Amino acid sequence: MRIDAYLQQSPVCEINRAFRRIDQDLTRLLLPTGLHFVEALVISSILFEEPGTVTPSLLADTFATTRGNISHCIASLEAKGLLSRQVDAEDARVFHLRLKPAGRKCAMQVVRTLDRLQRTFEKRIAPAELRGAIRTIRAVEELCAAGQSS
Amino acid sequence: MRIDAYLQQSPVCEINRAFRRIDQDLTRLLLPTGLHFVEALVISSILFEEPGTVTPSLLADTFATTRGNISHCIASLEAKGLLSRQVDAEDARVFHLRLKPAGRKCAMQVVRTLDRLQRTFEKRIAPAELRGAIRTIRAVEELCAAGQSS
DNA sequence: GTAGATAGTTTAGGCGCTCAATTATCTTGT
DNA sequence: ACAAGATAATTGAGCGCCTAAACTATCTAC
Repeated sequence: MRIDAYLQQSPVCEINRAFRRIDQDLTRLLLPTGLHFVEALVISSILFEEPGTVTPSLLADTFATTRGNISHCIASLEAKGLLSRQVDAEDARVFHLRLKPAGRKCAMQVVRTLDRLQRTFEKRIAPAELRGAIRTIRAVEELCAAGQSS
Repeated sequence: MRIDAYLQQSPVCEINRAFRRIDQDLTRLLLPTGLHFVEALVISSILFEEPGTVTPSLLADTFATTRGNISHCIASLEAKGLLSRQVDAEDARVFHLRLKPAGRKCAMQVVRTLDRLQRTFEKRIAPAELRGAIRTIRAVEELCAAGQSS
């Protein structure tokens, strides 16, 4: 059997391969913003939130990663002068993240880039089809996670 | 806007997040085989091919990666005693990869693991739906790649 | 007030990737 | 026939994101 045939019969292989390529392409697409992919997600998330409501823990939950990773990411964004920390008035363990002007500008560039990409999707792929595919992939994700316990 | 809402409206974010989680789950699922994910793909690909027809370049093309990565991967598999190299009779630059007995056993374990996972998919997701989703994700992949040039 | 939970940081290490330099071999043009 | 270029594979440095665990600081509850 050809390797290609083997790949096509195995959904996880196909999905993994597609995602690795998408990841690489997104990284290249975001190069002009000077941000890595996760940094871009973080900073544009803050842009969309009510100012002063975003905490590292919230970001870690949202992006299904650890506080450790988010901590590195925030440190990098802070070193670039894109955001600032602000200690919570009620709980001194908690930080709120705020975009600096440069950070807001950068986040808007990220959003524009992602929106432009999404518009090219919409030209070629019916929105319902894309939503359905994402829903299916989410189901796959859940089944993979469930497969851990068995 | 809530971060969750922002994520749900952005397909690339959703896809990326799902991919990362699937990747982590697969890595854990393959832990008993003693192989990393790409190693598992490589070794099970060789299992499905006609013996003595698989070259590093073919693998690199199939998995959309570079010969460099495949080279590291093969070196690791060889160090584990799972496969052997055989110089091509007609072109001394080319190696053919052959599974050793331990490698065949290991590859079969990988295939069984992936098949078991796939069977849980089939129980919950209609095959046509899964195929359709993968086709859509491939379209997304191609649009991302095309977006590089513009 | 002490014990435990929680928010966040830090460190060590791993995988898969890119990119570039290198060696060996084949192929092509003159 | 021989030099020049293409190709197969290896190697090494470095990066992004990840895990896992140890750590500090703060809050909460008995």
